[in-house]
Amino acid sequence: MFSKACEYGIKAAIFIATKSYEGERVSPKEIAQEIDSPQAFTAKILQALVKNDVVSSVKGAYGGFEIDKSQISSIKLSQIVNAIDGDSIYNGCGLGLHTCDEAHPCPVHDKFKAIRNDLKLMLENTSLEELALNIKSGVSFLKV
Amino acid sequence: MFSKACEYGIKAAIFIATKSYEGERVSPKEIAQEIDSPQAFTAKILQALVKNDVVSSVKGAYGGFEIDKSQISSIKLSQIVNAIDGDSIYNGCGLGLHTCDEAHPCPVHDKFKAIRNDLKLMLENTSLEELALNIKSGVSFLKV
DNA sequence: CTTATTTCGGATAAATTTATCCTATTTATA
DNA sequence: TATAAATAGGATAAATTTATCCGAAATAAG
Repeated sequence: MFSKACEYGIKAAIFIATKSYEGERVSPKEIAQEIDSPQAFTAKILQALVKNDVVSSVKGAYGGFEIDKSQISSIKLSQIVNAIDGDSIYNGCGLGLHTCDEAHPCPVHDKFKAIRNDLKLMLENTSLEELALNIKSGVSFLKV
Repeated sequence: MFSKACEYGIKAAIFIATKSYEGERVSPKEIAQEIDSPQAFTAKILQALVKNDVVSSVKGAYGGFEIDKSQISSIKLSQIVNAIDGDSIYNGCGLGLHTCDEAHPCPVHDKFKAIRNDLKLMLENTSLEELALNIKSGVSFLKV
């Protein structure tokens, strides 16, 4: 469904959010441990999230990654996915046709339309806040 | 969503079905032309479909690939996807956790559950027949 | 039986994704 | 200002997916 990079990116953003609630910045090392991902690769993905204004970074001593507490509720899953995988998951053709629309549909166009729209709505309506709060309360998990 | 191999496999199966209705066998070359795919790679994917009893092949002169006319209606999209990509699309965890279930859910487990189940049902309820008939009638397209 | 045709299957190559390593740059603090 | 700590980013490597090539095996027809 998502690329490995995107999976890591989503989990990293959630973890950073949980720590940001407590006013703490985190390092790629700590993130990688908490989400069970390769550290250097995760650091690369964090750069993409920084460029796309999902997380912010502070260089130098006592630096690290954080998310403005007041923004956690307005960041949507779709922003994270878009920053890493683009919008092909819900905008591209299910069978890879270059043009696939009502006028020139691929064989599964109609069948996929509803599912992909549901996926899109879900990503756009799911906030980083609810995902982070569920981690903090122990309702869901970032690894194993 | 699907791998390239799976996209080619689905389109190939549909094209073979349309030709099988007319009692014609087709070659990898013709298939690749009709679905706009690399020929040798498509041939490899056809082998997987043969092994999984989605299509049957006849070696030697006047051979080619075909699908028993009487079976086209009972072949489901899920069989084709399963033969090539396995069941990870709707059975694996959306964030790549090794174990992800009600007792130990990933952060998006509940959000994904409905969507992935819809996808599963759609694949299991869509027959090769309806896809092939839509191609034959010009309602949908295999390339461009 | 020979030949032409066709799928099968192994070896290999190219492209992309995933992952690692190392240096440069930035910054807080002593 | 010097130092230590941290992200940024380029170069490279490993793994996987995508794609190509070629000979072997099978088969219909002459």
